[in-house]
Amino acid sequence: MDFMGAIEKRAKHKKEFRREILDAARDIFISDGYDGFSMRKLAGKIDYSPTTIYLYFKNKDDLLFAICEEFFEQFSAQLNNIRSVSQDPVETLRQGCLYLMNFGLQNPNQYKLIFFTKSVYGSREELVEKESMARNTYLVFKEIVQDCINAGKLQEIDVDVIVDILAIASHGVIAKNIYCVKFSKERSDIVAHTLVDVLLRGLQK
Amino acid sequence: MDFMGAIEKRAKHKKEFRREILDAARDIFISDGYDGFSMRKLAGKIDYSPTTIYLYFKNKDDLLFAICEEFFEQFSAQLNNIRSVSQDPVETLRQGCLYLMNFGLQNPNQYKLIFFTKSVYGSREELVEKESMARNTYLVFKEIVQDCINAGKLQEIDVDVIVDILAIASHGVIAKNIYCVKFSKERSDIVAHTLVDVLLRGLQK
DNA sequence: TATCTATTATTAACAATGTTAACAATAGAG
DNA sequence: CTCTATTGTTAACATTGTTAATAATAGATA
Repeated sequence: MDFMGAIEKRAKHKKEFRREILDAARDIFISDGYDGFSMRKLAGKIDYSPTTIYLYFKNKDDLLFAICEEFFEQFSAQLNNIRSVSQDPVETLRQGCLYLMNFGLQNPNQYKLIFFTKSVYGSREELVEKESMARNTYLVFKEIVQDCINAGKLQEIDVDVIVDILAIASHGVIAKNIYCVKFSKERSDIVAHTLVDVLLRGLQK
Repeated sequence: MDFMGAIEKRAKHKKEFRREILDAARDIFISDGYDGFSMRKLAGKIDYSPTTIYLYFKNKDDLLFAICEEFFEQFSAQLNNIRSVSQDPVETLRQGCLYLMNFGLQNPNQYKLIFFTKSVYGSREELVEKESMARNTYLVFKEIVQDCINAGKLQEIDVDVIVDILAIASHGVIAKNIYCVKFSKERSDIVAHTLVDVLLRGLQK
């Protein structure tokens, strides 16, 4: 691609092109993971030079952050949906945990990026401090736990500790699935369900 | 360092030098983590050229693998020790879980390398299939769980599922600590203890 | 209409990475 | 004394993320 080629590319509007880059980046990211992703590969896919991307995103992390935020949007919406539908708070919590796990199992690369890479969310102060869809999702989850406490269903443990425990456990299942090649989908499901059962059994009065 | 300089370095024996590289590598690794580690940095520290390292280790992963194995040696020994001392099997299991968590919290970089990086243990077929200290440690942990089952203390759940659940949960606590900057030592301890309590409460009959 | 400026693209380059190829020089075996 | 294996080295390659310098157009302004 030379300067003559660039002339034909001038028509696109900023927002549309940003969208296009994002979509291409997500495709690469989903199929090749964090390690397989590179700015040059992305540039090749959208048929632009690598530096062009820097006109639309500050750097690699900024781009990956945008991708993750879109996933959290989806996640947060679904979590809210679960909460509004269900009646029994403990059952809602169970559903929420299972959905969290399932979400991670379905989107390992994004989950990996979000939780197992400091560069994107970690380096940005702290997930909880910065306004983000990731933070929103966390807060919705916390509300679900608080509902259970308000209903007098759980042992008297600090709500934040309970949230951590449940998130951490879900976390672990997904990590196991990501990093253990031989951990099958069926196996993951069994372990996920059993783990949630054990946790809720241990948490309830 | 030129060829003349190399002459003075010829005296060292293979094994000793391998040891020396390993120690230097571990130092860098502990202080700078996986991302901060590089073959060139290591070469600079031991005052040899980068290529020399390749005479003693196949590649970067091979070197990091060796470091991790040494940590597991330590870990496995301590786990065996806990098992031989304690009488009550459930209490042994509790100690084992807490030790696992504590080990991870104390050695975040190694833990990260072992469990959150496919390149070292993951790419080597599978941790469970290959003979390694990591595998030994796993087996000791499994025996502790089996002791509890044999004593009739736990619900009737497959031993491998229980092992996974406990390992996964411990895993999660450590991951949280590694990737959340604001997750303090005190907080980690509270969550770790509460999590183990909840799990054992949920697992027992 | 002519010109100036901001935008959008490019190429070239830098520094860092893991790793390999080619080469040098010694130690020890025959 | 000579040959060979061992143990080093330098130079180079192909990546990576990112920045600097530059070109060319679109749109605003005179």
